[in-house]
Amino acid sequence: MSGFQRYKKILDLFSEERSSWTVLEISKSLKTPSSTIYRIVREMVTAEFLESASGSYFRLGPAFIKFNRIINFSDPLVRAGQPFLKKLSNENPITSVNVLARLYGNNVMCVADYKNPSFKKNTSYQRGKLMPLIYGATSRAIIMQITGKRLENLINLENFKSDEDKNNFLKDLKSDRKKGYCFTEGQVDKGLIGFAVSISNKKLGIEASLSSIFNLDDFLLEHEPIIYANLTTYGLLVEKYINEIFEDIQKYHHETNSIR
Amino acid sequence: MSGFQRYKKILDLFSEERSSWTVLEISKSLKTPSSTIYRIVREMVTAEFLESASGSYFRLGPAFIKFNRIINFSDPLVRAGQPFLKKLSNENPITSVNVLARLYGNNVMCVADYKNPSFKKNTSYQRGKLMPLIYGATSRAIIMQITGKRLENLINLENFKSDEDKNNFLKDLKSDRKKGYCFTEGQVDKGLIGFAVSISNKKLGIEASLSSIFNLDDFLLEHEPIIYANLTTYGLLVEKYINEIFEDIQKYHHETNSIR
DNA sequence: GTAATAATTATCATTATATGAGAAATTAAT
DNA sequence: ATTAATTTCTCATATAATGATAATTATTAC
Repeated sequence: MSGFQRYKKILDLFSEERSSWTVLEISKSLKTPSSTIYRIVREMVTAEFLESASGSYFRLGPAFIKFNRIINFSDPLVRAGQPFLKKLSNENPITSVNVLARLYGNNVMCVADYKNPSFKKNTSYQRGKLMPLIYGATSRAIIMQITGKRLENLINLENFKSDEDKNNFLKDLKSDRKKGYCFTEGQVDKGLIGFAVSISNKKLGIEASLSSIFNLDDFLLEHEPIIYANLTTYGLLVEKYINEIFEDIQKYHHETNSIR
Repeated sequence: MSGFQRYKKILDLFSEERSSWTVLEISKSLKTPSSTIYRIVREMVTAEFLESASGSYFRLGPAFIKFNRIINFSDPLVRAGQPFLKKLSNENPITSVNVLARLYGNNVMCVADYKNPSFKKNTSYQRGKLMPLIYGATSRAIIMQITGKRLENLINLENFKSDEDKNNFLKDLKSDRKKGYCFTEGQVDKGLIGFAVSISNKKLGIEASLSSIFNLDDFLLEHEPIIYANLTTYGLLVEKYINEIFEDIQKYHHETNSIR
């Protein structure tokens, strides 16, 4: 056991079912002397990745809350896009859920959502939730902007039923990329359909999407052009605002660099 | 730079203002050769504590989302207490916010809340939020169950205006501990008052509180006995359910241990 | 309050790992 | 296809982790 693994192995013991461990329990579980575990645990407590609770138990520390907050709030995408979600919702011809999502690890993470109050069904898209990479328009509009080696690596981690499935997926991806938007039906939640456009900013490392989700029952073909027009308009608007935020950040970097 | 610090120093570069870094930037910032940083970053990417974004940038990884979820949902306190918050709210004589909170690091974290729809003011208590340790009934009912060295360590991290303040706080803590409940006025949010009882389970490392928060303007002295009766009743009920959950967990451990 | 027990920290010789300079390979950009 | 940027690899050396045991400190029981 070496390097970061040494710490990771301990953290990986903690789960929803078992959220506190004593040093002795860890020691037994990892088959490592307790003096070693004591030393490592102490380090991690100092760093706030673990914390001691009563009864000589330890649990996950506040660092995770802190970094999770940074992930959730640092996103320029949230700052830029959040204000538009409600507007988009109001301009859609039928009741909708509107979602900003981004690539995270091997998944897609919803970073902001606005659900029209009259939308009754539950959807899988809630802030902070991780979604599958290859299902749903929200995800497709994100992954269709990834190319080359990175796309290959991401796709290889997914379990396609067959090679044919995989090739079809890649083909669809290509054509949607050309169109500039995408549509899926019931891939994530039954009875729901999704429309999405890509949102990106290379310098900020943003690979994201803006999407509107509707009840299939409410949907009529005549709605389609309005839906796409709305998504496209607001998508561009969000990208514009992201760019402004980027320039703010640049300025900030300049200032802090010159202070050094 | 050694041990966990090596990794922590890199993570600490990431903030809301600056959420992505290249290896070269990290290397410069930490005055460490880039070959070393590349090696460390790669390790952390493998562990999902960092992830690569486009343009050779890296950002905080999905591990933080995962562990944050574990922290938020693993808590037997949430499972046991959540269902009672609404009931408690309905039985209170005046409109209220009802909160389950627990000790986390040097702070108190709200882990569940139910706000009566007719409660208009905003309160500081929302799920996931960290609160000050020495202000408000919610926090007091938690810290008043801590004793000995641990209490000392926690208190020493707080900034009291004077030694007198500190001693008064400790005295109040002692008397509230005897009473079994506590009351504060306007310590966290102006115009609000809080009542709280302790909730604990040693084996699960739970040091928590159940509290009801009211508008000072709504409050009459005659409400007090009902409020305390409600809190006490539901507090005991929550502890009972926590215990049942604990026994479930025990059973689960037995099963998984015998499988090994 | 004190004795007994449990938890945690310290010590240190040994073993294992991290470091960093530079070369080599891979990937992205023009 | 060529160039530039990013990332990985190699290896001798420096540094840090390990774990058995002893010492200390906290907690519990009486």
